[in-house]
This record gives sequence, structure tokens and C-alpha cells, in this order.
Amino acid sequence: MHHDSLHALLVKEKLSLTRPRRIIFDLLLHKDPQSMQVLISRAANKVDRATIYRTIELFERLGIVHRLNIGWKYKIELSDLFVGHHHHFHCNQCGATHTLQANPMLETMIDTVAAKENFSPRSHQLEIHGLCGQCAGQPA
Amino acid sequence: MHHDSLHALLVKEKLSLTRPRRIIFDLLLHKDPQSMQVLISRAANKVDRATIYRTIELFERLGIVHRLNIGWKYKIELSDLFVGHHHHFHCNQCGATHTLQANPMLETMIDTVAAKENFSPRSHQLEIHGLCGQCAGQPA
DNA sequence: GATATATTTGCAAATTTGTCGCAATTATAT
DNA sequence: ATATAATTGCGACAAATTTGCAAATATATC
Ligand SMILES: [Mn+2]
Ligand SMILES: [Mn+2]
Ligand SMILES: [Zn+2]
Ligand SMILES: [Zn+2]
Repeated sequence: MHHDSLHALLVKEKLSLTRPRRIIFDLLLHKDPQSMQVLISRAANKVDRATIYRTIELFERLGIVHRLNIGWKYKIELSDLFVGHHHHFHCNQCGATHTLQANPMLETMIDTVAAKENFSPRSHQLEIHGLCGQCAGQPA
Repeated sequence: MHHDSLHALLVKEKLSLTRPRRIIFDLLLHKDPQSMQVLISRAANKVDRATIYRTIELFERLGIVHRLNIGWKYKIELSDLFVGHHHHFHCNQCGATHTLQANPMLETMIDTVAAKENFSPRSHQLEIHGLCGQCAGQPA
């Protein structure tokens, strides 16, 4: 159960799995990356705005979520700990965001490139922009 | 001259290279990624806040700049059209941002991965997080 | 270079987004 | 069940971003 891992991560820091934290986590589970505004409106009457900001900040610090550069404002999604590692493809035409499964060869190369410069990589984010299959077919 | 390419990109869209646009472009040239706030304060008394937002939005639409996820807030930098294509490494410890020269092998693989899923990649962004050489040496 | 036309800017106000203090509530430990 | 520490909701704030519109500036034409 995902809630168990979440609970474990929190307990390790002497923090507790509260109702608001569970609600926010559930909003993120199995969903595409969401903007703060969407999260806030989806949690309306359940969790306060301030708590959502505080929780996302906490979750990010613990590596439970991370934020993405899609469009003008950022979006939040669960980290690799909860959904398999993946990258994103964003269509410039229709605005759709697709998931790209992680490719072992590519992952290795990314770490290698960083190591070559004497860095110790811990995580990374790759966003590809262009045209999706649909949009590439039709004229603009 | 970089201003010529900038001018060409604007003219193609029936837009003009105005004083504020040139000033903002120059602020970005040869500089590390900058936050909106820094851009606003650096352009103080020269370009209005609203104009900076409008210009960055325009530049982004035309592919002249793109935004980066570095830490909590995003930053703006010139796109590959004006500075060589590169990636970023961000140190979780000291907060420094380093440039990673583009690696031909890696670049090819990124495009291949996207193409395999029937996407037509036009650009991409890779951000690596971890510890820099300095910080990896010393204990936390 | 002067004039006409369309675009762009600055300004100030409005809206949206993100933060903070603190009393009341909720979670863990005993 | 009680004690203790962590967490939340609720304003009130503060910061960031957007907008309408009259004035200023750029391009096209004469
Ligand atoms: Mn990866
Ligand atoms: Mn690249
Ligand atoms: Zn598309
Ligand atoms: Zn460092």
C-alpha cells in the first residue's frame, strides 16, 4: 500500500501522517501533474490553502513530490518513489502532456555525463517539447 | 550580431525590435539564468515590470528564451538559438548551478527515445540535481 | 522627413499566488 | 485517558503577476 511508504517516510522524520496530508497525497496519486490552483480547488472545503502549500513544500523536501516546468506555472507530481521513474513530452500544439517511460540506456548515460564533470547525481528531470503524433499529422 | 537574429525572429511575426525588448534581451545575454525579480530589478527605471512579463512571455512563445526549474522558483535564460545547447547541474548542498556541455551521444538518444513513441521532438531540457565536487568532498 | 497606422509601453489598479502568526485541533506517547 | 508535541485553519499580509487604457514609439507610405 502506498500509504504505508508515505507513513514510513514521515515517521522517519518524527512527523505524522495526518488527514490533510493523506488527502493531498491521494489527489496526486494516479493523476497527471497538477498545478497548485487545481490542487487547491480540488481540495476545497477539505484542506486549507495554507496547509496545501505547507504540505507540498514538506513533500518536496522529503522527496515525495517534485515540481515540473510545463507551461507558464509549475505543476506537481509524485516522485519516482511512488510512480515509476519517467520523463515528459509536452506538445506545443495541443498542450497535451505525455509520459515517456524511462529508458535504462538513457538513464545510465545521464548519470555518466554528470559524473564525468565530477558531480554526484541524485535525481534528474527531462522534459521534451515538440509535436505529438496527432498534431504532427494535421497541418497547423 | 545577436541583435540581428533577434530582429529577424520578431519581424517574421510582424513584430518590432523595440528599446525595451532590446534591453531585456541584453540583460539575458551572457548571463546565468535569472529570476523574474532579478530581471525586474536590473531593468529598474528602464523597463516597466508589466513590460518585462509581457516580453518574457513573448520571447518564450517565439523560442527566444525558456524557463528553468532551479529550486523553488523558476529562472529565465536565452534558448539554444543564442547560447550553445547545454544542460544544468544543480547542487542540493550549496545551491550552485553549473552548466553541462551538450553531449552528442546523449542528445541523439533523447531524440530517439521521443521518436520511438511517435513524437517529433523540437527541444528539450535536462536538469540534474545532486552534489557538486566541492560538496561531495566535505561532510554535510 | 513628415504623416498615417498599427504596435507597444508605462502607469496604476486589480487579481492571484504564496506566506505568517497564533489559537484551536489532532496525532503520538505514556 | 491524559499529557505533550505536531499540525491545521483562519484571517491578515506580502509578493508576484495580470489587465485596461491613454500616451509613446515603431514601421510603412508619401
Ligand atoms: Mn531519467
Ligand atoms: Mn540536450
Ligand atoms: Zn499535440
Ligand atoms: Zn555544491
